[in-house]
Amino acid sequence: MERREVMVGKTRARVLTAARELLLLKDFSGFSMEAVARRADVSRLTLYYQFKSKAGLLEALYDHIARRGKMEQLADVFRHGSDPLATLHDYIRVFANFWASDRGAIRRLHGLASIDPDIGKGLQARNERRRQGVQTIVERYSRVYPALSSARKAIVIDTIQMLTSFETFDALAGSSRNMDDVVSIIQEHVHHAVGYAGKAPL
Amino acid sequence: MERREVMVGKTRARVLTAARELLLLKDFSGFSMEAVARRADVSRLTLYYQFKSKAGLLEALYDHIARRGKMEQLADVFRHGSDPLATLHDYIRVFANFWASDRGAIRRLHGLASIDPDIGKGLQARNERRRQGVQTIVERYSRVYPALSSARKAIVIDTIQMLTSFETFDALAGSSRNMDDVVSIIQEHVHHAVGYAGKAPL
DNA sequence: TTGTAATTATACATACTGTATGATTAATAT
DNA sequence: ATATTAATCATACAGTATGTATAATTACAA
Repeated sequence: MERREVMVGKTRARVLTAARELLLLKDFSGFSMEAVARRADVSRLTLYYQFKSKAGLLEALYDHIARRGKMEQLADVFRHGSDPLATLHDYIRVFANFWASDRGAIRRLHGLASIDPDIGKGLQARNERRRQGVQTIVERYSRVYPALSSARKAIVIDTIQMLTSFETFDALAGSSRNMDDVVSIIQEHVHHAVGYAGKAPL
Repeated sequence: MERREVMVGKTRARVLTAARELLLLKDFSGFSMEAVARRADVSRLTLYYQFKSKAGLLEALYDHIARRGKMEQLADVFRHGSDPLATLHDYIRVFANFWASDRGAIRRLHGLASIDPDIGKGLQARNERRRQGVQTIVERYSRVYPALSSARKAIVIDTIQMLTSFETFDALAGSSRNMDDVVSIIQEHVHHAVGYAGKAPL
């Protein structure tokens, strides 16, 4: 089991690359199992064999994009036991980098997720994991700055979740705004979100 | 030309109601021209006659929802020449009411819009009109509070546009948060957005 | 060498979109 | 009252999509 796995990996990668390219075309109706197969120079049946269904293929594509967008960095953000506010800033930066890494494709995948429950399930799970991350940070934060009342905690978490979402990033990035600016706008607002509930943390 | 227009109006309303109901079903794949026609007790051909295409039907559905969501109120917000900050608050409330008026359907329509350019075009036009509204308010605001530098104006407009978007509302409303709370969270952040660029306006 | 995983070929059932052609019903105009 | 026209419907067709079934083929692995 070696050469074989490599071959399979290459086939899957070729398919996922083709799928991503077709996902970005203006005319999304051009995205079909048949078209992806043709572009990847693979039989349509191979797609079903490897990914089960269209939803399965798109799920795998999201994973693919997450890997390419360096989402592993997220683990490090939590490992370093630094200032919770710094953690929050790093957290925002990691996600902004991810969202920016393949904006068009992610936008389409999110659109599909809100329509097809099969695809939506995977994204929902991701969102819950994201929420857990936010919660962990806020928890640490409220230990250092106890002024954050527990009644406000839920609001703060939801607000940060919203501010670090793809949709927020996408709206702020617009057609040309540079990413560091977007990150600092988001950081500003997250800072405000945790700040207005208690004392100013800086 | 009277009785006839009434009949057509009734037919269209019945179709749009059926379309909205099917749009809300978990399994969105059940949404098809055929299914809508069946549910509205109308021939499939009538749908094409009345709405041209699937995209046309969904466009009309968005209009339908906008009417039901009392979006006409928006005009009044601008007519009253009151304090720009009050205008902003009213503006936020009108949109929150609209987003809340048919959250599930709007979520699906926005999902479809990010996939199908035919549908997306209509929503993009709406967003541009929404942006114009924000711009007008910010313009009025910066006349009263000149501390808002023109360099920041673009950022402020984009931020408000983001904060008043459906996606922001949807994220903050979550599964159960009461709407007045959502509105005041958004107002808080919009206030911060216009405030941090210049002097505090209140 | 034998078994097995991966890919492919062909075919089929089912469903949807959009269009064409023409019939039918009912309101409107003259 | 009759002719006209708008709205609806029936049938049919072309094109394309998904997903599954069956079986053949290729190439790696035990």
